[in-house]
Amino acid sequence: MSANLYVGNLPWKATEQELFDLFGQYGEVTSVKIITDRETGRSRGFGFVEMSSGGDEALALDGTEFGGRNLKVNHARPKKF
DNA sequence: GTTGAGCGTT
Repeated sequence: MSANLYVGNLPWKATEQELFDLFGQYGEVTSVKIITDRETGRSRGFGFVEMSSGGDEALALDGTEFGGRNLKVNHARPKKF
């Protein structure tokens, strides 16, 4: 069982371990992926968090302040059809 | 050394 979460509105200073600790409070985080520009290597300001449990609980992080910005948490769109 | 709505590199 797993839940893929989309997290946006991230500050440029935010890292994967920051999200891992944040989402880790709501459930078991299996993977954290912050999307960075593959061409420039800079942070795009959004990422994805995969959780094996507490995924729905982590949705409470949506609208919460993180790093000075309001966090956006939602179900990730299907990567594969 | 920059930017700010969004849905990822396998």
